[in-house]
Amino acid sequence: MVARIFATERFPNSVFEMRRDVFQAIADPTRRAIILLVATQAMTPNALAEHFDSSRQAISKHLRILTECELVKQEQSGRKIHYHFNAKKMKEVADFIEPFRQMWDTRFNQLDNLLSTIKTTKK
Amino acid sequence: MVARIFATERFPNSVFEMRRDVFQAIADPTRRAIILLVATQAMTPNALAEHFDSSRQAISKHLRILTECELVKQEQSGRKIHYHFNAKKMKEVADFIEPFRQMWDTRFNQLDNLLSTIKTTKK
DNA sequence: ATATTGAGAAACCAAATGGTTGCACGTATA
DNA sequence: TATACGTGCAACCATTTGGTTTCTCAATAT
Repeated sequence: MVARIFATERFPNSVFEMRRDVFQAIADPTRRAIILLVATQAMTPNALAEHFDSSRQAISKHLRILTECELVKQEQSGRKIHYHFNAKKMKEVADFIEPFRQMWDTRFNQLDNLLSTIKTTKK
Repeated sequence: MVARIFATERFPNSVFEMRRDVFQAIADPTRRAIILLVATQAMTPNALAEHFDSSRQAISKHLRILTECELVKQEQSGRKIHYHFNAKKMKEVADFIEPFRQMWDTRFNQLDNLLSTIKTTKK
């Protein structure tokens, strides 16, 4: 549905490369696990698949999605493809979350406590 | 499928309240918009629905998902229900992202530049 | 030169998703 | 008391998702 925006009747799919959303990409637990693995060390699809129950092709599909939203980049060497993590793209998620940080951050809670203590003392 | 873990044959759905995943919840752009609205000010479903094209019931379903994963909390007053944001749950996402922060943070890139400058100078 | 290997593409499938409309029900209001 | 309002739920539907199996193809190994 997000992809629909980029597709037209003449180019239903292939040309306007379906751009994925980072949020949609990290929604899947397998993909998050892949990200964690790849962030530590660039890996091939085969190597990655060994860490999961599902087939290599299934992992390949996850990698496609991660590549489309640029959370991961390919580096070809011979017939092998090493996937490595692209941290910059993760910043998009961080940017969304950042405004909420102060709402849960303990430092702010401590500030609240401090303020109420002052209040009480003054009273 | 994540929910499947919590469901059994005897209790296919209702009893084992389908616990949603925060990541899955923020995957949808409408839900992210709802979060942003609700974070500023607690709102009722009707009030929220005015900000979107889709029906009130559709928004209600989104609110159900957000409630199930505790990103949002209900506060009933008469026949109205005010939904307000629960920042703590968002921390789960922040915790996932945090390890990657240093990889995109410009301060670290600057450090990299500095280090390579030193290297060059020494040479 | 031939066999094997790494990897993506295609076709298919069951389940999940996001939307709709219609309905039920408790709470406010005339 | 009767009516309008605010909300959630159920049933339905089209599309998307995540998985599988089979196939192709280029790169390596024998």
